[in-house]
Amino acid sequence: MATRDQLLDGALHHLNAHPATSMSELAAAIGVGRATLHRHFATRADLVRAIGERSMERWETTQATTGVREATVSDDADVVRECLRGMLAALTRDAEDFAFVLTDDSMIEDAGLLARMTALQAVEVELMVAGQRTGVLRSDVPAAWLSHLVYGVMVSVREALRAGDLAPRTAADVVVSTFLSGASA
Amino acid sequence: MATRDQLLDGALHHLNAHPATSMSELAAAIGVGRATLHRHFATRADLVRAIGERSMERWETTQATTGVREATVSDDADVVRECLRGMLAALTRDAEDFAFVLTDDSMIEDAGLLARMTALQAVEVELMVAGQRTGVLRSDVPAAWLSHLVYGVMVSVREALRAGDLAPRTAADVVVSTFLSGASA
DNA sequence: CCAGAATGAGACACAATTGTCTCATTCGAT
DNA sequence: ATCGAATGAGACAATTGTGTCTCATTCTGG
Repeated sequence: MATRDQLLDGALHHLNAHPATSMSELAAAIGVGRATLHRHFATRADLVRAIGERSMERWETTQATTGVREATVSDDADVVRECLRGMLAALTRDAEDFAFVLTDDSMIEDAGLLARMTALQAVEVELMVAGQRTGVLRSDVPAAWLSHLVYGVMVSVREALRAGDLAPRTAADVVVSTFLSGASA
Repeated sequence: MATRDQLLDGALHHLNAHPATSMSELAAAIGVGRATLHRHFATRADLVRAIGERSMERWETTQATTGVREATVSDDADVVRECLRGMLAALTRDAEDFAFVLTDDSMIEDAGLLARMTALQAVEVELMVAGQRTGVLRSDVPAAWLSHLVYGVMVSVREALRAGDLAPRTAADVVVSTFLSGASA
């Protein structure tokens, strides 16, 4: 018997690779019958919205538990740096969620989800601004670009984990280091 | 009268934001009638394949003109560094193409396109290996991770350009610098 | 073991999309 | 201006996917 969370996990995983897949294929990939999937989620849109809401909640939790709002108004470089590290590590663990809400275009069709996402993104940009202000992050590129870069790096994580090119146990460290220091030696 | 390339450009742009869109909406977004779109491309799959083939060709051209194959067997750090810079700059200009072929899951359903993409990716990983061997790139992360990172950064470019957070004229410089040096000050 | 809940398979109605085609209009070249 | 090519709008058939429901089977907890 599949729990709701197991259904959402399976759907998230499959939709990240096959965004336009049918409910039949999705159910098969999760390992349940299509009727079962429909019993938990009345429509395809309901399922996608449920995934989005759960992922958005994880993103909100990440921002709350890593002290992002506090860091945005801090002038202490160490506070900002630790917050960045913590946030990137947490997002790495939730890479599938983060990448999903930022790549699935039905997110922007739900006013509630769109508002939440817009707010989360705005806070993230503010954190980049704080990083630039405190000298933690480079100031020669737009702060908004750095926020997009977080997204791009999380998409890279999702793909690398899927391909087995990153070990889940060390992923966070690799990602934080790569984001901050780049690819050069 | 729309040329074939104009149709492909318009479709690529719209599909990058709305991967599951209908042919009706796609035609409207491009600014042509659906019948016209069908006259140029018999089926939706044909259209997507045509986009994929054109984008794959651009990727192949990028690898050829930036000396990627030569750099993979070079022991000269300067050769490798210049090749990396050139390739990243070229991919930045083609960010929409690059991001498309690596996010649209129908690409892996065409044996020819899949083979081309696999080969291109393998060469890219070899370039990362050459970067590590010559001391241009860091060796404490998997070479394959660095290749995924290129992809992720290109997805960031696509989004930042779409959002107006990066100027097309300076994008290449920002991207090369961000990839190599990271986000820290 | 038993009973109720949950499930998967299958069937069916409905909706959306795709593919096909016609025709009046527009476009582009001469 | 003329003519052939190209186009968009609209209609229709076919296909695919979605939503709904039934029923036999399986699962779970007491």
